[in-house]
Amino acid sequence: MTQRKSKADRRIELIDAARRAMIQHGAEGVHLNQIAEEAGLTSGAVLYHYPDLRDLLIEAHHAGMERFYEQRMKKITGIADPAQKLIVTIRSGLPQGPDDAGVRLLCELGGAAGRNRVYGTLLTTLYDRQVAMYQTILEVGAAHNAFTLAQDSETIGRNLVALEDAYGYRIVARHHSIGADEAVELILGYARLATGHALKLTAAPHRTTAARRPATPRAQSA
Amino acid sequence: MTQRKSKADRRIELIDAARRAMIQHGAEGVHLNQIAEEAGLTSGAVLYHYPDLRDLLIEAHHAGMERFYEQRMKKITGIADPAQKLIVTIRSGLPQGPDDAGVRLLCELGGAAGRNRVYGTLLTTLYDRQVAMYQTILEVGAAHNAFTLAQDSETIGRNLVALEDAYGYRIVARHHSIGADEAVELILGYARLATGHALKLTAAPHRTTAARRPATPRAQSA
DNA sequence: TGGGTATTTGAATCACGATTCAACAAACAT
DNA sequence: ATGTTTGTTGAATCGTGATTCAAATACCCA
Repeated sequence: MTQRKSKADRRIELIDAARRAMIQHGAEGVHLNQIAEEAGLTSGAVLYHYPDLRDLLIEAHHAGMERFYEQRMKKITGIADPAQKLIVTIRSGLPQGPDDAGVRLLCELGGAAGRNRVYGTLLTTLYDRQVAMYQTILEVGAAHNAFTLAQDSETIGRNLVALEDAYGYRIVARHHSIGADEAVELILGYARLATGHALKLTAAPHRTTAARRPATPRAQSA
Repeated sequence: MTQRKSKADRRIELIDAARRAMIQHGAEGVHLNQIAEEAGLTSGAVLYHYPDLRDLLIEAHHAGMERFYEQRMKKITGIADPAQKLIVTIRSGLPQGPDDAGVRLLCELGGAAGRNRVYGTLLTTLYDRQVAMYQTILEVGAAHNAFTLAQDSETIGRNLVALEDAYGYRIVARHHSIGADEAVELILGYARLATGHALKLTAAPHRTTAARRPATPRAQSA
């Protein structure tokens, strides 16, 4: 038998398993057995911890968002220069590639958010938090005279997050000429106009091209 | 018995029924019976025309995109002034409200595009077409000295479509303070910087607020 | 008008995932 | 050690939607 775990530990594992399963099979198309398998358990055990599967899915989405947001924050804390901070923040909001787990999960949610209020709220909340994050960077930069904002920080923040989101979708959909690097450059194009700062890239980009490996062949569903 | 239709006619009806059903139940969560009911037929009849349901779904998505694109084109053809044309184009890319059918369907597709190559290609193609549409408007405007482009037209076009897409998601997810009007203003904020044109709104906006009716209560799925 | 054909129905069947639950076993307490 | 608690299994059952197909019927045409 699989090693027993405390209720709390197992629930955390299940949340993560659900997250992985949803990325593979879709936020709504995912099956109980797929989550169980991902967790190395049987379906009965999953039900023991989450009698209503929807609760698990919501928690998994919530956890995915927290993780996404925390990872971004971790990457930018400690950067003093506002311009560098802005550049790194933009990059951190984009997927590494078409298979980036964090962004994939968020994209899954987009469609469901139109039908399900809980998901809509979840996604909206994340959006607002990211806007606030950008606003802080922008205003600090303006206060330090690094940036000369051409619009109010809310407008710029909203547009920056919007651009990130949209290019995330493009990258996940494997656009042939827009990869993470290209998206960064496109978003920076706007950021330069909005901040009046040259926002020069210094560090080497994480990836160099949009072209990608042929990817692991995997059964398609719908 | 339901009135008989020619194969071609019935297929067109089914494509539209599938489109409606997907908007209600999700691009992937939709069931054969729901499509049949929407078409006023039984499941057997649907299978008679589309032995593989996936073919129908793909055609429905394709049709939805064509319709979306054609509607946009119809709205802007005949507008001579580049600035007005740009403004109307931006508005036409946004949903009327959270229940806008065309955009809802596109949003449904976003998540699936990460898992399904066909859907990814479909969505990518639409994106590129829209970018090209904007590029034309921008370049004509620049040729007429109406616009002074701050970036190359491809960058501006890509960013404009990206912004539209992203605000479409926000509106569909019922963001409390971003409705179609607010989204237009946000996107115009960027467009003004990029074109050097004031892009003043003349016609009354279609809707006046982001606040919406409480909406028809409907059973939630996932 | 009547025969032929294409479309649709509806019931039967199949397939698969969710749900239940008694039995079992790992950890824990004493 | 032994008993108790708690997490897990696995088989049985249930429910739902997909699939099949013979029968019924609407439409077409000679």
